[in-house]
Amino acid sequence: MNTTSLSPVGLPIAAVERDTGLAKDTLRVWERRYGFPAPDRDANGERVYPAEQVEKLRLIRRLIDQGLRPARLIALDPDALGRMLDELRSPTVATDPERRAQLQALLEQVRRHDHEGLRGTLQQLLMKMGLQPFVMEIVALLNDMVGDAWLRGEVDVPAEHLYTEQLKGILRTAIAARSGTSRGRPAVLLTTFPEEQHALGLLMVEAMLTPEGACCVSLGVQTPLEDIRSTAIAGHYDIVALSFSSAYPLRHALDGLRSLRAGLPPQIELWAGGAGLRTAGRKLPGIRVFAALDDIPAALAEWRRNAAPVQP
Amino acid sequence: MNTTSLSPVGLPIAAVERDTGLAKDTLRVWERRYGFPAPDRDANGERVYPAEQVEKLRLIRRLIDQGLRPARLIALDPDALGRMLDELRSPTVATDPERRAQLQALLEQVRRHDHEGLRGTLQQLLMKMGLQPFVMEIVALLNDMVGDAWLRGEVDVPAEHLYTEQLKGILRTAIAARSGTSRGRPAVLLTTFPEEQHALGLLMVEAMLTPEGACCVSLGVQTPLEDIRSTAIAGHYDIVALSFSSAYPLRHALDGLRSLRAGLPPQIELWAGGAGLRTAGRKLPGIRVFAALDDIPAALAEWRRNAAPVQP
DNA sequence: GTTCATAATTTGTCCTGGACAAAGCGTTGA
DNA sequence: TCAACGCTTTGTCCAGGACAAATTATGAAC
Repeated sequence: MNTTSLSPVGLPIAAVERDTGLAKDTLRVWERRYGFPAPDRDANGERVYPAEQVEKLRLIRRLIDQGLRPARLIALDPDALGRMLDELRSPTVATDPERRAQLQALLEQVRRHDHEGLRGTLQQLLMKMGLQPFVMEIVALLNDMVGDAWLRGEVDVPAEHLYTEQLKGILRTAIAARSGTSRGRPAVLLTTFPEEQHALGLLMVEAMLTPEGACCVSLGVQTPLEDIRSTAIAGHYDIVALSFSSAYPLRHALDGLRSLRAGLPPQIELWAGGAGLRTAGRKLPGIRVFAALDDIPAALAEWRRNAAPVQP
Repeated sequence: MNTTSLSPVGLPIAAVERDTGLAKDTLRVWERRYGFPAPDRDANGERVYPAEQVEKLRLIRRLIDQGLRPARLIALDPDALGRMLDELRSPTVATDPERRAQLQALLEQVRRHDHEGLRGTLQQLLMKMGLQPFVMEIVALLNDMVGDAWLRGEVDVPAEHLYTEQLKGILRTAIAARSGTSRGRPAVLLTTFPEEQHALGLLMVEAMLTPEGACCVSLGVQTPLEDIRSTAIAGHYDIVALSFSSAYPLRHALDGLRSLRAGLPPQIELWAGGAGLRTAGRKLPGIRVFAALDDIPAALAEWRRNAAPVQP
């Protein structure tokens, strides 16, 4: 009988790697250097991580993603880590009290696994607001809220999955309904770099672009750099758009973007955005970095203004 | 300047792990034991894998997924491996010549990155055939063909991504259009085990169930076992349906399924299918194993026959 | 006081080579 | 046909060393 999955004694190192995103080597070297984590050992001498330690590792991981460094974090207790995260959290909370209430209600539905209610509410908001405002004012904020709630254990794995799936379904449907047989310009190639797993950001961008008449083609996540390059050139795309989640290492993003920029002909624009590029403002010549989804329509209009005289 | 991604000298071990799905430890131990792979070393003594070796590793990986073992494979040259795959390939090729031609045409569109044509053709076939036949007779076979073609290098990464994305979009839209406000029975919880990445199988199942009036809720991929259990119970689902791709280790699937069966109340049925369960026929008491998508409607009808007298 | 180069530290990933349990395979006996 | 047994194969884990890349601290020059 399988005991690893339905009993709460602890997790082997491979499972911790999966759950926290910290490599096995990193887990071992932290233990060696800092004394944490300090897993139990099974009869065979192999590490068995108690749930609390995995929890703390998750918090630490999140803080590292925010730019902090392990030595400062590893001695702190989970409460202190939690408080730290609260302070660091970007103030993306909605200002409008009505909107706040809507978002809170949605979060509550996520928490309760109320898939029907969630779907209904989202669908309704989408209808009322229109796709673009829906994405900017609901989805973007709700994403952050669910991420936060997940982190502090107020939302469990299935709830988070359910949320993602419902949203993907709704956005995809909405995009499909609006795309028609669009052959418009610009032609935009959407994807992410190889290490990036998060597909929602991509869908949100597509949802911003499609209603404006852009012709979006998404390759989904995890496309090798060289393949992005060759596809963009062979497909005669006007714009390549990349999305980076907050977990994406900034350095990789910058390197990759510069390298890609160098490999693309100048008439193909390179657009990049997402939480992973927060502080990456100016260092990227020839690349348009988006601080928020709101900037997309303006950028599109600008592209059209510039391109119109040249392109038939 | 980043040289790792746009120059073809070779890949570091982490990249090979990502590309082939073989763990770093496995790559090193193969080298130690079998003498293959035999990567070059950079100035720093670190492994640098030439592209051909990565290619061969991919072939080996695929054959291992089919049940073969490394010792038999590792000495063979890529051609021999390719032939082996041909022979092993399940004879899922369409018999009807017209269908064959359609599928070949689709594959050609995938190969050429012809997203518009691909989308159009798929959409058209979907309209003409209806969702369920479309899934059974087109998607299932095309999946295999694209997988095969990818393996032998006839289809590149972006093409495969493009195909997956287009298909996800089309299926999601079709499902959404057919689901309405369905509150029907049975209520089906769809998901995969934690190591499983492939979402298309899940969507195909959903596409088979939804038009029959079942109420499907998908958690997407990679849900921990315990979470599947608790969600199924708390949500009062009638059926839990799991999908396993061919890459999924059979043993894990069997263990997990048995464990889950033991953890679920008997009135919740457990359905499982996908290429990962090929030979798993009878060994699973209390679990319905599907050899093909075609069996789903019948199973559903059977469930309704049995459940009707008991459930209001 | 700001800018920039240089030194010190931190940190993640890689390395080697040993070990072992679980899975697979073949044999034997009922 | 099946179950029980031993032998072989195979993937994953471990320890502890090493090092380069990233970050921070230091100091010199403007």
